[in-house]
Amino acid sequence: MVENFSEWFHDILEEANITDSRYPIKGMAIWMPYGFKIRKYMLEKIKELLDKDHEEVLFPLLVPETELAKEGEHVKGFEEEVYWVTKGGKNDLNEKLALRPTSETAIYPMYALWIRSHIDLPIKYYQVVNTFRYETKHTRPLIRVREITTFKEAHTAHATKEESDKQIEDFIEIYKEFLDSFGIPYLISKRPIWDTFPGADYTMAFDAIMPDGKTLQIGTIHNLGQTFAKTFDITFEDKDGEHKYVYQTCAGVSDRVVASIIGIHGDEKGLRLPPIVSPNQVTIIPILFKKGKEEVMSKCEEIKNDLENAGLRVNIDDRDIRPGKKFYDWELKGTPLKLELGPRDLENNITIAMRRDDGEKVEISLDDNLVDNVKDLLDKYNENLSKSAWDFQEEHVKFTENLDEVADLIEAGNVVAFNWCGGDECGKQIEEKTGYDILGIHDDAEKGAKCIASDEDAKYLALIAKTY
RNA sequence: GGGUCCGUAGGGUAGCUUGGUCGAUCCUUUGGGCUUUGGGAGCCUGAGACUCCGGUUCAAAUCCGGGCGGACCCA
Repeated sequence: MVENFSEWFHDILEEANITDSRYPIKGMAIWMPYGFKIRKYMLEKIKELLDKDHEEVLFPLLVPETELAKEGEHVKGFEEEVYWVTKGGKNDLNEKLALRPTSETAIYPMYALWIRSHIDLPIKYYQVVNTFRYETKHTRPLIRVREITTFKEAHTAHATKEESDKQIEDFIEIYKEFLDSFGIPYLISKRPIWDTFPGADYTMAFDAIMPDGKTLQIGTIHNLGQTFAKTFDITFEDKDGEHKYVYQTCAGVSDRVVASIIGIHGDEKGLRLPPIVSPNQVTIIPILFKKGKEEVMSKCEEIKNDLENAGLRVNIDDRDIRPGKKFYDWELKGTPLKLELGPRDLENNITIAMRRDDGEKVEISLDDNLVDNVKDLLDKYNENLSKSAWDFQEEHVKFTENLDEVADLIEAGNVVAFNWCGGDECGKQIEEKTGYDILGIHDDAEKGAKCIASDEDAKYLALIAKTY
């Protein structure tokens, strides 16, 4: 494990050409080419999953103050961190315009116009946009930013409560598949009432445990009930001719998914990227001497073509530097598989493959099975990456029945599971006493279990942790 | 929300306490050349910095105030 995660994370972002945080505005950074590619492949995956029954749209960045202010709870949740546009050139605007902190209040007035009949439902739109939040706590690249550059937000409206509840389940399945594709482990919980999305009935969240033991919220799903429907007057005429309010949900993931991929899989040598998001899945490193240069290079090209024809992303590092330097570079950048090819290998008709996860070198014959062998190694690499990440999570969720033990367990880098009665007052007290945040309800409690803090019977198995 | 600390080439640093010797140290990075190439090579020769604004002073990287940026702690 990485010793000082915070420092490691900060350094790797720049060393591996992910982001540059030196842009002179706090909490805003540049996506550099290598990081941008990782982000692109991450987005392709979520879009692929959503496009099965959602449609992508794009709303304007600016939200009029009157709309943003309509939903009381919602405004309260965001008013401290909204950026405002107040001028057009030298003139004051007659209405302040907010840079969206999230898009409910931009989208729902339009839903009110679009939805007339039950035939229009359900409506399932999503967009990928940047959102702005004036974070007052210290910012951290990709994790706590003032411009969330990659915010995938889905917004659905349904005729019945049952349908909207089903939609929550669907989102959970989609996010599971999404995160599974990167081998990112997650803890799913229902957020406590005081940590519910402003305006929502309840919030389901995906948290990942980072190497330092802090949890990172990487996905949220909100059941909005009819709150926003009533505020924005989103009604439809049902089969029976009655006008009814819709039931709504929304769900988001962001840049933080990239942060979790980097943080969770990385090691002291650098990144270890899941093949699905790795800009290069195979990197070929030619070992060149003056003699036999052309032969080696042309064989490398040939291998590259074969692998590319099989759908893999491949690069050849033909820089005029020593091979050792290239090995270190690509280990830093987390390319899953390196293929080393020199004159000696050419004679033996082999290439030496090295996996980024365990560093093991194996000889692969340069025959017709090359492509299959490479794919096989990538699959094994992918499985191992995922498995060790899930093992890490399992080892770092500790159950206790002793409230006094909670803080120590968390300090030692764990997330703590505990039995809880579910009472608000009780929950607040647990947070106060331990100094940490209840993530939420993870599961039902076992029969006969007692709440860790009150005398009540426990209803739930809940999670508490140090959070980002 | 309250507090502590920090800001010197692209990155990491020395110098700051006690202002002058700074024409600013070292490592890394980087341009050119030679030589090398199976795990970060070597040599030669170049390039590159005192966060910004104001103040004190004969003199500011160094002292003072503020802005911007960053790290951490507490609630």
